Amino acid sequence: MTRLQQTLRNSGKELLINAALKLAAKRRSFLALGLRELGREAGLNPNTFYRHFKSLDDLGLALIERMVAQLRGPLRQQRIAAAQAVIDHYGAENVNIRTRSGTVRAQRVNRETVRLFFDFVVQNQYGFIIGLRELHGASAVMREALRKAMSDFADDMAQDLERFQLMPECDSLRVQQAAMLVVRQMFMLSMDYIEQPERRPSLQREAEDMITAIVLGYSAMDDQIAPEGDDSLPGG
Amino acid sequence: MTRLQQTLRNSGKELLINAALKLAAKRRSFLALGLRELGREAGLNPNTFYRHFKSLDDLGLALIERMVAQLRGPLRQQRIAAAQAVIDHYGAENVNIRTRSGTVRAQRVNRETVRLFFDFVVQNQYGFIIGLRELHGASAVMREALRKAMSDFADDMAQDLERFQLMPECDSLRVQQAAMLVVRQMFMLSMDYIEQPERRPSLQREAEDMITAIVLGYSAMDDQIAPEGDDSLPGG
DNA sequence: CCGGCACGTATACACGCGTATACCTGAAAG
DNA sequence: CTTTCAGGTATACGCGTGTATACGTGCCGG
Repeated sequence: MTRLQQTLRNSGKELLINAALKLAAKRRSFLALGLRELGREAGLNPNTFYRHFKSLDDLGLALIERMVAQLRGPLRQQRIAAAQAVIDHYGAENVNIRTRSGTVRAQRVNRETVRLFFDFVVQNQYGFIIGLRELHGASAVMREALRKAMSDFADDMAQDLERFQLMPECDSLRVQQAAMLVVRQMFMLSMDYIEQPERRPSLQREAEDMITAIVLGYSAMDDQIAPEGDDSLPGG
Repeated sequence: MTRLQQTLRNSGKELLINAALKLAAKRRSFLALGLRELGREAGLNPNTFYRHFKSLDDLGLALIERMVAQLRGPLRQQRIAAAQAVIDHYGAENVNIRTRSGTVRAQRVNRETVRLFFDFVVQNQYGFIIGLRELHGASAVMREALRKAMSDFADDMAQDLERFQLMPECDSLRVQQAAMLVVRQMFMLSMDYIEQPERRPSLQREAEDMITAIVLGYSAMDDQIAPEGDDSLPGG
């Protein structure tokens, strides 16, 4: 096998990453992966691992970066495209999610983004199983990387929420909180989506509704209570 | 040491559970715990494990049941007591969370329940670290048990939301969804609460707001969109 | 053409592991 | 008083592990 062919498809690095994907998803924690086990699955000598990675954490980081690189861009493009399509069709008035039309518009956009996300999930099942596991796993390095990744996704969403003015009454902290909540929940739902194929259609709808409810909820709240601890009971 | 004393405080079973708590929280996955490692930590012979548990899953279940038994009752009592106190003080009108006074009342109740929950979290840090880890871990048995536990907490909350009529416009499915969302999110937040002591006051507030926002959001949503896919855009 | 080097291999060692088997002890039941 | 048995111990075996050391091989810059 020539060097070029190796680089293109079967590089040892790629083989090891794929082996780790397969093994870590089915077995225990990432850090508990055996180098020999890994080498076996990859069809390589155990020691070859060290030619490519310094540690299991190192491999884990590569895995996360690879998935974020694949998902982040397209997800955002999809959201912006869907939002733009809705605006092009119905005009830019009443986009505030607290108006009836704003809610329906949001639902439309959600449908597209949720679909794209879940499609990606089923095509990267192992990655999501591992990601969710390691989000609270033993490897501090992977935990941190995954938090960062989720935070990035949330930043994207928050930016778009502000750009398209869905939550005009809220300051950016609230928008950020809402986005973070959505992202976290979508990641958790991805596990259900993988494990329970028969519930997928209803999960799709539940996810759409959840996003709308969260944005709506945070949006409405700041209207009703003061941003810092207000102890008066205006209605009672 | 007599048999009675053993049963009361230092029973081998208890020693093993505590050892598992300490080790599984710091190390890798629960299933990756070594029986020897465990025996060492508990000050017992490795084989003694089998006198009490059939498998690591078995031990894990014992752990979960123990925590649920400690938390579920008090948490619910606290919520009901706080809700009752608010009603006693301000009357039972305008409890709907979509009214201004309803929101403020909800915030008051949230403050108490969130505080109780987080107090329990800091007093059972190991348990929560393990629980969160195993929620997406390799042990199907523990995953299932943890899901069931969260679902039970959500059921409690949903029942109370209905009893106190905070979401009168919503059908029970929606109430259940909102409660589940809250519970899941509270569990995730517990990790932050443990790991970042300096953020605890702000996490307390964020959690209160999150609960209010979610209940409010789901409550408001059903008013704005039809329960099944409505494709019309009334406002646009 | 040749030296370095990236990638992969082979062998070996010491260690911790799960578990099987047998044994001890003290409480309680008859 | 004797039997039973749950709880705890001791020893031993075979295995998979991480890693250290040394070796092979084909690509590429000089």
